[in-house]
Amino acid sequence: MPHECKVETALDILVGKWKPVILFHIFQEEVLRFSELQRLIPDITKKMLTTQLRELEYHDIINRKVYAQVPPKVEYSITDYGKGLTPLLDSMHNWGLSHLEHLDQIYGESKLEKNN
Amino acid sequence: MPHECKVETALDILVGKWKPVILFHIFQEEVLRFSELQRLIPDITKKMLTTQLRELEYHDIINRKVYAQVPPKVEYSITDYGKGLTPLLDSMHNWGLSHLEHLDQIYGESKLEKNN
DNA sequence: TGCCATAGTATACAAAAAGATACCTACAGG
DNA sequence: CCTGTAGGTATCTTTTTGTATACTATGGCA
Repeated sequence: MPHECKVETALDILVGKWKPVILFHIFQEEVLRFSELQRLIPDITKKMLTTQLRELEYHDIINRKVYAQVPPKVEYSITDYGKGLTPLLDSMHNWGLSHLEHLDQIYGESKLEKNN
Repeated sequence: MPHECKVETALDILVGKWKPVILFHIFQEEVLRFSELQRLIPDITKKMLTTQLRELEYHDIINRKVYAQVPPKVEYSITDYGKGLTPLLDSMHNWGLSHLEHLDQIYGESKLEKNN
């Protein structure tokens, strides 16, 4: 890939079955605890939630704040740097939305059940 | 995912180990034969190339034109609709590029070898 | 007659990602 | 002293992706 194509880099940090949803919620709520994320995303396992959060943290997209308490309390929030993702996420969301319509046009309504 | 987040839809059509590279080449050359893609992307197997192309075709991003010849000749090109991806791909590329720099800043040069 | 080319399939296999389930810690409340 | 809690790990199995290799059809060419 002729050295200048970094689309994959962007893809890398967004890919992972749960990352978009996780980001969506943290962007929306500003700050969320581990357990709140679990509640908001009922089907995710702790393992998946942990690994996805760690990857986002590694990329400096989210912040992890641990309170020295028992039982533990950990809060996640978007970093200032992470907020720079907003335009990209918006573009992707918008393109995705119109693409669903396009698929609908060319293949018919049958595709709509796919993501509900 | 509260019904309005379609980031994943965009992700879906771009994900697959080879899709970005394939798109990159077809966007650049306008039209490419199967064998030319193979030559441009030496590590891809025929099977992968075929499946990725078929997925892109399903999403109306690329066009597949078969010539009734022997030996076969098949040309791939970006559809008009597919060209609408350009701004998104550009944004992703640009974000990816600056993200690599950011990672470099926070973790040091060691990350650069990752994508060369 | 046998060989080459192109654009694939078919089959088998390996590796990576995701899921299920059990377990851990250490304090607080009863 | 037993139990519950929050935020995880550890381990194992399943599913999804990707890789390797062999095979096919058809016609032109030597």
